[in-house]
Amino acid sequence: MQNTTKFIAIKAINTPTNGLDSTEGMMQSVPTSVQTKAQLQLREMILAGELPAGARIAELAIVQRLGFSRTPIRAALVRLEQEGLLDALPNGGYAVKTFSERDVSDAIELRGTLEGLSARLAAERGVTTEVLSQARQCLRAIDAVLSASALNDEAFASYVTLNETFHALLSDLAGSSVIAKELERVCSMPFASPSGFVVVQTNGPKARDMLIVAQDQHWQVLDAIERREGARAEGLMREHSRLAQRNLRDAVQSQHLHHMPGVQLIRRKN
Amino acid sequence: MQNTTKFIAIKAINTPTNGLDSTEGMMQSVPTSVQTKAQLQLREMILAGELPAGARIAELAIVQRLGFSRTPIRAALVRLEQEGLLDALPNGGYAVKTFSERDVSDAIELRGTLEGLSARLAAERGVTTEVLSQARQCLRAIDAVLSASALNDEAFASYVTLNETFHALLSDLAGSSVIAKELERVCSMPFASPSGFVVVQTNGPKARDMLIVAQDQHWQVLDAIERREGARAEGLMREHSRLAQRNLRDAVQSQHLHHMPGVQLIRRKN
DNA sequence: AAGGGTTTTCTTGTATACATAAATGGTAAA
DNA sequence: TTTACCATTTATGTATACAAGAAAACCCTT
Repeated sequence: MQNTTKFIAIKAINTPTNGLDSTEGMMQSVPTSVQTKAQLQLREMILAGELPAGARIAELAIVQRLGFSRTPIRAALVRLEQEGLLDALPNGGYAVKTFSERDVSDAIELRGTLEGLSARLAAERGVTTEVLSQARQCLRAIDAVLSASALNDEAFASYVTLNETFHALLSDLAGSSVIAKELERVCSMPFASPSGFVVVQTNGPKARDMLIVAQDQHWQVLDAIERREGARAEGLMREHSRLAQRNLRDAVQSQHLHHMPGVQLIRRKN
Repeated sequence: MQNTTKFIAIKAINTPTNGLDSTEGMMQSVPTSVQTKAQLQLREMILAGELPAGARIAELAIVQRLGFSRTPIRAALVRLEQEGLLDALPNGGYAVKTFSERDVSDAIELRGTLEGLSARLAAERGVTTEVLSQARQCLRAIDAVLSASALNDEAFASYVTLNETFHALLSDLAGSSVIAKELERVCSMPFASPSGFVVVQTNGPKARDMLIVAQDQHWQVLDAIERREGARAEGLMREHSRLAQRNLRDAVQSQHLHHMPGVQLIRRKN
C-alpha cells in the first residue's frame, strides 16, 4: 500500500490572451478561424512535448503537419511567441522555449505577487456583494468536494475546476482589467497556473490535507477582503502561491511529472 | 514669472517585447525588417495621437499611409495588440485602445509591485558586485545631474535617460528573466514607464525636489538590497512608484499634458 | 414615406508566388 | 587531410491575388 504519486493538471491549457477564441461560455458553432485552430493545435503540441524543447520550429514542417497554409501558421507563431511559449531566434524563426526550475519558481512567485496585488486592491477599494457571494458559493462547492475523507480522481478534477473558478473570481474582485490581463498572461505559462501543480497522493491523506490548507486560505482571503484588510489579503495570497512552490519541489524530486502537460519544457539542469 | 508646467517623456517609446529590434546598444546599420519598421512607425503614430483613440484601424489605410504591403502590417498589428496598444475587435480588425485614469493608475501600481518584487528577490538572493557597482555608478551620475540648484531641459533629459537605466539595472539585479520580461511588458504602456510622468516645473524648485526624493529612494533601495533587507527594498520600490501616481494626479488636474506621447489614449471620463 | 430585402462594396482571412539571406555541402587548392 | 570558397538549397520575409463575410447602400414593396 505505498502512496502512488501522480499529477492532475486538467485545465492547464489556459485561455489564450487574444480574443479570437471567444466562445461565449456556450459552445456555439465554433467560429474558429484557421489561425486560431493552428494556434490551439500548436500550443497543444508544444505542451504535450511533441515538439522537442529548445528545438527550432520550421514553418514548413508545421505547414505539412497541420495542413494549413503558411499565413495562419505565421500568425499563430507570432502569438505563441508573445504568449511566452516560443523564443524568437535572431535570424528569424522560432524555438520552443525551455524553462529552468528557477524560471518556474519565479513564475509561481510572480503569480502569487499579482494575486496578492489583486486581493489587496479588492480589499482596499471594496467589492460588490454579487461577486463576493459568487466567490462564497464557489468556496462552499469546494468545501463539499473536500468533505469526503478520501478523494477520488473525479473529486480532484472537480477541485481543479472550482479552484480555477475561484482564482478567476478573485481577479474579478479587484476590478482592474489591466491587472487581470497581466495575471492571465502569467497563468498562460502552464506550470504557473493556480492548479498547475496539484499533487495527488491517491491513497494517502497528505494530498487532501494540502487542499484543506489551501481552502482555508481561500476562505481567509475572502474574509480579509470583506473586512477591508488589504495587507492581510495580500499576504495570504502570496503564501497561497507557496503551496505551488512546495508542490514544485516535491514534483522535481519524485520524477513522476511526465503526466502533466508542459513539464517537458522544464529542463533538468541549469 | 509663473511656473510654466511641461512634461518630458523622452524614452516613453520603450523597447518592444519582441526581439526583432535588437540593436545591440551600438547603432549598427539598422537591421530593421519592414515588419519592425511598420511596428515602430505605427506605435509612434498611435502614441502621437495621429490615430484617433478608440477608432477602428483599417489595414488598407495603414498600407496606403506607410507604403508597405499588407503582410508586414498585419504582423505589426498582431504585435501591437499583444503589446496592449490595440484591442482586437470581435469581427476582425483592431481598434486603438483607450485607457481610463484608473487604468493608468493600475498600471503604475502594477509596475511598482513588480519592481518591488524584483528588489525583494535581489535582496533575498543576493547580487553580483559587478551589477551593483554599475547601479551605484548610475546613481552617482544622477547625483551629478541633480547637484545643480536649477535644472535645464538638458539636465532633465539626462535624468530621464539615467533613470531608465537604473530601473533596468534593478530588473537585472533580480536575475529573473521571467520577471524582467513581465516588467518590460508593463512598461511598454507609455504612462507606466518609470519616466512616464516626469513633471517639470521649469522655473520652480518643486520638480527638482521631487527628483531629489526619488533619487534618495534609489539609494535606499540599493542599500536595502546590499543589506539583504528584502521587505524594505520591496516597500521602497512600491513607494517609489507612487511618485508617478502623484504626478499622474497633478497632470490630469492641470491640463498641460498634451506634449507627452500617449496621453491621447487616456480618455477623460469613465 | 418607411421598412425590409437584395445587391454591392469594402474589409479581413487565406493561399501562394517570389525574393533574399543564411546555412550547408561539395570541390579544389594548399 | 584540412581549409577556404563557391554553389546550391532551404529557410524566412514580402507582395499580391483570391475568397468569404459583414456592413452599407439602394431599390422595391407595402
